[in-house]
Amino acid sequence: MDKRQPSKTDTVQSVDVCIDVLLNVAKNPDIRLTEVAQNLGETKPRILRMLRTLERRGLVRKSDTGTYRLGTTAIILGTAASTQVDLVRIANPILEEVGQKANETTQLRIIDNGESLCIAKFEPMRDLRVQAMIGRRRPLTAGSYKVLLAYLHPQVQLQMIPETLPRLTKRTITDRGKLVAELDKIRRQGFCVSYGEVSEQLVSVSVPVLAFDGSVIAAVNVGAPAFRTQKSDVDRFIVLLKEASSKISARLGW
Amino acid sequence: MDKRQPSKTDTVQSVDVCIDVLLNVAKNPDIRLTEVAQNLGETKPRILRMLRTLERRGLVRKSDTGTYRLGTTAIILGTAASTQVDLVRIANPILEEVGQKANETTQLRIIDNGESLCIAKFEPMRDLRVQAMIGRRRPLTAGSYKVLLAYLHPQVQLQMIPETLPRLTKRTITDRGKLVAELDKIRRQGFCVSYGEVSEQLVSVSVPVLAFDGSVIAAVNVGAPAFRTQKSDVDRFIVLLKEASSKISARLGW
DNA sequence: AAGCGCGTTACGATAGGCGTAACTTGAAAG
DNA sequence: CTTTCAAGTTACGCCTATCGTAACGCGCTT
Repeated sequence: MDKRQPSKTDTVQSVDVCIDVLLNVAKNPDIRLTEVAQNLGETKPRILRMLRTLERRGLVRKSDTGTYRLGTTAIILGTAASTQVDLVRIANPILEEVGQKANETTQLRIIDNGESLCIAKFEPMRDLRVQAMIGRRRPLTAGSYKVLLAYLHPQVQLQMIPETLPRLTKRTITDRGKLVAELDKIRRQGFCVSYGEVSEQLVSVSVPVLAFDGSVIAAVNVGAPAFRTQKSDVDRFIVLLKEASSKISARLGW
Repeated sequence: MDKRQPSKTDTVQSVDVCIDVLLNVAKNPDIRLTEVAQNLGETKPRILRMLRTLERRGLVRKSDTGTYRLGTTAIILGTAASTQVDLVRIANPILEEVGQKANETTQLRIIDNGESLCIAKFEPMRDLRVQAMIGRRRPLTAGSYKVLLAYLHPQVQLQMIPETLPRLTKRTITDRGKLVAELDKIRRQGFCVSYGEVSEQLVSVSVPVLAFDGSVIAAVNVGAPAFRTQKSDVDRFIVLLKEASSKISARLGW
């Protein structure tokens, strides 16, 4: 068997697998039993039992064609969670405020599992806008999400930076040395602006959200199409985001 | 032990318990290990193992004081779920539209486990408004949510109506005969208006959302303070809700 | 100091639940 | 129309994951 970790018995494996199943269904709507089993490297009977259990509780729903989606109980959990996770609850109205003023898409991102993870967002009402999605992951090394990296202890920082940096566009930084230098600059100026590092033609501005001890717990971000974003806009975004960031820190009680 | 059902082994018990744990944390933010164990009638070690597993995966988060809340993974699941559950995805913008026009709170409710369950909502921007909450349950027999009952087969209907009807306010119907008569009326007129049956001083209007076969899969609802709601407003709400209902049915492909 | 209740650890016993193998069904291929 | 294949499902005996008991450490309260 593949025991990934020393695998102490202080954790329940079948629950672990069931979480894998849930996340798999979340990621692949209308997935079938066999696919889930394959994706997870588990047997079909096992996954069948899991899915049945989840279905009885409304966490997933089986369509009459035999495909699975998340169910209403998952909605309930998620709604409850957004009011229980302080960071998200507090950031949401602030993200909206910044988004309204900038008239562009805003996001709140944290470090999760060596990647940056979107946990809250706002999109303005306008035909062309950057698309954001809660749960979407991006590398920490590309785009303005680098701010999340910039304030870590140098050692941890290096640990978080993979050997080879993923190249998303031709502007993505792929040299470790250059990246570290860039992180230095970010730390000094307190924000990061990136032009087309993640997607061509997009400008992204991020500012760190600080905890009481100066550690970075999240980043607030504005993303906009490059063609309509002047230098002056970027400067405005930075100001807006800095305000937002300190407001969030304050409301968190720091 | 209490094996509620014949309890075949085609379902995984530990997963079932872990769902109980999740829902318990959802309902009681900042709950402690011992409380969860008590609520569920399980032993502490068992629940500890579950919570640890859930925590490692970000479904719950343990504060430094030892209390548990839902975590970021739950948010991700929930967001994904709202886009995967057709009914909710389609209803959301429509609920908002109705809510804007009525300038009052709107809800989408389904039957779940013998109760009515709110699975989507919209609240207008105004100081005084009815508070709605995704996940909140109400009896099927009180308020305008009765529409959910009105179109069921008489047999099933009677089965859903408990012996003694819970009294929420002095206007709540508590006589089974009267209730059945009321349901008849609702079926004939196609909507339900209730005055202060659930909460004093609140008016609630509901219209059923029909499936292709005429069965009711949900109800759309407007809730408003009685003092600012004239007869003419109620009539407007009914029209708005009927439009909304058929729009939802149509978008669901019926 | 003593007592209480919480979270946690250790460990041996047990039944929960796992995988193999076989069956059903329905669709695709020949 | 038969054959083949794969997906979903069921059955069941074995094994180990996981359960509960009991005990421990720790911080508060009395």
